[in-house]
Amino acid sequence: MKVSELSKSLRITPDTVRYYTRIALLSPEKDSINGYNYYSKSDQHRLRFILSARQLGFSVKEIKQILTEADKGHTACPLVRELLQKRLEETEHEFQEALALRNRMQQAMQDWQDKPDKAPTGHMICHLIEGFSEQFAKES
Amino acid sequence: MKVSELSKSLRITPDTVRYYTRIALLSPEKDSINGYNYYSKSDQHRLRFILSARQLGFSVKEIKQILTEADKGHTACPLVRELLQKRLEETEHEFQEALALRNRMQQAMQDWQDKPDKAPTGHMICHLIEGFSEQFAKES
DNA sequence: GCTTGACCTATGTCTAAAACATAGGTTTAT
DNA sequence: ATAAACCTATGTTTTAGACATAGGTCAAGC
Repeated sequence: MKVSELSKSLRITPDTVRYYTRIALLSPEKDSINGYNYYSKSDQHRLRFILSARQLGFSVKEIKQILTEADKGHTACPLVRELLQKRLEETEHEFQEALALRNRMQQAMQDWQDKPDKAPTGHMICHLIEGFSEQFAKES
Repeated sequence: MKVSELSKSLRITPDTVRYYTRIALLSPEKDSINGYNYYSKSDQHRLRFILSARQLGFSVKEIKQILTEADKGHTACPLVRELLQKRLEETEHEFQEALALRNRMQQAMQDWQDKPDKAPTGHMICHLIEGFSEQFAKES
């Protein structure tokens, strides 16, 4: 299977397949005549695995670790559990940040509805932002 | 005020101040003898503005636009409103993604509690990930 | 047989927002 | 005088690809 076929079959771009190939997550057979990469069923399965792991928040580097372990014939499960736990903590944190940011933004949107536009002065660049941030500082 | 003083006063790293200086968001006076950068009260105020805008999710590039507008003496408010609206939509999207990812991860954590570790086989790299992703595909 | 379009390759660059490293100059205190 | 603590500019690193470049290849139609 050539790169486009493979990428179409999993709904990703050829660039992604090439990227994974470049960093040796995939090792297609290389035609010695024309240099084309041919991906086997097994490569396809491996790529599907990579995409599943990405969906669970694993970084490409972590996936590389996991695949390296599995390639040695060892179980990757303990590593996978450990990585997921660590990742989940980080994701929880990022999620909380995203939530807080969204709330700040929404509140700013509302607060600004009744406020006029103003030209900058020596001690004010944009009163919307500066006003919001003052008020926000008081609240928190 | 030298870089360390300024950075300490706003609880950021000197590197951040240097970065903003490098990209010309800040324009301290430069001592022609020793090359040191001296930041005025006005620079401090400007930096505080930058940090407030960052808190509201604006990118450094957007902040540059805003400051450029204000530096010309024009009101930056319409631009700020427009940028916030656009950003909020993006942030809302990212928030939803973060939420969904967190939920997927949490569910995986739970599902895996009762599952054993397994060695890889020809058609299975890590049954935890592959099992979860199969199940997930059915659900959605 | 030749051209054209659609494919393929490898390689390098770009993105964000700093953090970190490097090599060197300066200031301050002892 | 020297050492600690500062300062400078510049380049590199991080992520996960996307995009660009320059070039080779393959299939179809003429």
